[in-house]
Amino acid sequence: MLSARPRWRPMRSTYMVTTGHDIPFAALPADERLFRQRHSAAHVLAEAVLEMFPEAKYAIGPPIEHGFYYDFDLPRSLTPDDLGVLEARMRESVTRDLEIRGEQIPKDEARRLFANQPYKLELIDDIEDATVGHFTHGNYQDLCRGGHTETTGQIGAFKLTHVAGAYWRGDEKRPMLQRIYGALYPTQEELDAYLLSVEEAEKRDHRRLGRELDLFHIDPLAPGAPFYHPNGAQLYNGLLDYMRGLYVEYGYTEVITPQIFNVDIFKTSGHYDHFGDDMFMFQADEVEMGVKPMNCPGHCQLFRQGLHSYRDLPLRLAEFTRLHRNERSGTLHGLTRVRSFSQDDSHIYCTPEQTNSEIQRGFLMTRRIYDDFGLGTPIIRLATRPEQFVGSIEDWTNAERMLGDAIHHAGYEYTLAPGEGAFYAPKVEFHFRDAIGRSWQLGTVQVDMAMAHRFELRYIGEDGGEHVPTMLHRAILGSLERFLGVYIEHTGGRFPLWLAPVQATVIPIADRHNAYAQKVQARLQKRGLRVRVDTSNERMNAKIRSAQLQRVPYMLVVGDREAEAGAAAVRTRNGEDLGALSLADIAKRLVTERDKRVLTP
RNA sequence: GCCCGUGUAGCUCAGUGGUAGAGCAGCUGUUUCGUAAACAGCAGGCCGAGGGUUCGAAUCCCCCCGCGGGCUCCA
Repeated sequence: MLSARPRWRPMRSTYMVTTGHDIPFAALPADERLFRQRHSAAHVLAEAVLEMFPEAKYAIGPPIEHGFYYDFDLPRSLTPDDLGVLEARMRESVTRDLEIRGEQIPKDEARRLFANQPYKLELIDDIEDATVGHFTHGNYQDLCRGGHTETTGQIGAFKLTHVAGAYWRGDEKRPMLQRIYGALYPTQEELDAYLLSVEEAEKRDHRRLGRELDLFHIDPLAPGAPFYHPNGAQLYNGLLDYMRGLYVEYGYTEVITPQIFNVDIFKTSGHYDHFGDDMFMFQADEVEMGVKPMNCPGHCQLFRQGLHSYRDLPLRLAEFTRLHRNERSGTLHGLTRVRSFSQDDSHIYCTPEQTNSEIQRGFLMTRRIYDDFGLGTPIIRLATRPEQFVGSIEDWTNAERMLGDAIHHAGYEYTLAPGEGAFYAPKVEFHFRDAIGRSWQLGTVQVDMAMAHRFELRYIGEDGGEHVPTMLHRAILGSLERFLGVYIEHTGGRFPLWLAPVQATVIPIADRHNAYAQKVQARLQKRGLRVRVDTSNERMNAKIRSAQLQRVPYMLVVGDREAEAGAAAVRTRNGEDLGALSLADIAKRLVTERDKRVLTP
């Protein structure tokens, strides 16, 4: 249920791409102009690279979100210095303002023109039309579908950002090429704003905040498996407490199943065949054992115990125990891509008649959770039957329709993700857009027609006969690790009070106020609030700064006046000064804010 | 896993063949202060691990390990 980080998405042209310039560049809509600028910039980059390495082989170079890239097969590795040289060369082409011309040519002619370019030849072979697009500017030529600016002078403001490896056609069995990425916007101001936003994003990187706020670390001795420090464990347990509260309300029941199984169970579930490469497996007493990568097999095995009446359904089993997947080392990334994690996982066993309302319930719960965390409206995708699937097409179509209807019934729109379902079930994916505009997948709901059959699950129906239950898989936060990582970045570490590891810091002005500060702390701790006292030998200003940097929601400053009055001067981390309030009022304010799960002080 | 980059004090980083450095954090002392950084002193390192070249290696080479950027986009 984990999904990768958002990638550099390709841009799509909304226009019929043409080799000519029927519509003047300036008359095109803004998004089409940007598409063409980025596309042409890729050509200008390739021109510069071919000039630097006449023997270079060039592959593909599309426009993407924020810019463009181009892939090359080069005689040596590129260095960051090369980027500066290439960029300067590109600017020459811009200054020369060369006309970009395109035409359709027969494939044979294209094969002749690109005789020394194996990647282009392969592309030509794969094109079904009789002719292919051929674009030129100056001495540069490229095989290209089109969608370009009229001249190289129109490509806008750009900057080459980095070099990365990329397999030819994304296939790890094929050659590794060098990909050069560039950022491009119509104006220098927009480019600068984008580059600045990248810097801003780095400041809220959860790996950085994880260290600064002392939340967690990932040790070289356990790659991909977080150590939660006290502050991080507080957050993690805060999520569990929250979900357990909802489970009471929504009729779930929590179970705990083993971490390690005889692999027979994964052969039954299909994970051994479909997921085995991602699992940790080992021998114990000559038996092959596997560490669970998901909870579904265990829950099915649990369901097999005893007989179930239709009266017991729906049975909503929830579990938070840890899961392990042997992700490839190169894909690990902070908390968002890990090998050891847990989910707010649940499997719901119900009758076919109950399926729709159970899906609805999942939507309601999702909505509630998104509201409580301030995640906005869920963005929904429906992922349908992949090429490799189990079960009947009829079941699949049914399940897909059921999910689509449920989404509409819940009042949401969705986009289709054809072929992206799991091998056993179509899935609804819940995404959210964070504070700086990035989209992340969190939870999913899946209607599974296969697993119950594989485990031969049965319940006794009203008719006295045996029936196979429908099985729903659902997680809303998804992986707790991933959720924490995303939420840290979304909030920039400014957690709502109910989640904040430290909810208030008491700041004595001079050390003669320490004793009173501790009284304030004790008073609030009695109300279940997490309060610290800063007794360090620092000036008040330094203590405030320190609490601010830790994103503590409330600072309670106490000096002579407050000690005298039985009060504290309240400052929020937003910099608001609420003046002196009585301890009773402060306790009331914080407890209310906690219980109502207010997002910000 | 693969390509490229990178690893020096808890953190951020200087140091490119000749005696390991700075700021912040830490510790100790002085100061007792009214809403985002008081002052002084002290301590802190197998320069990621292993091997090699060299009179001499943080620095050059090899090999591991970790970390970072990428690797489903189809001209």
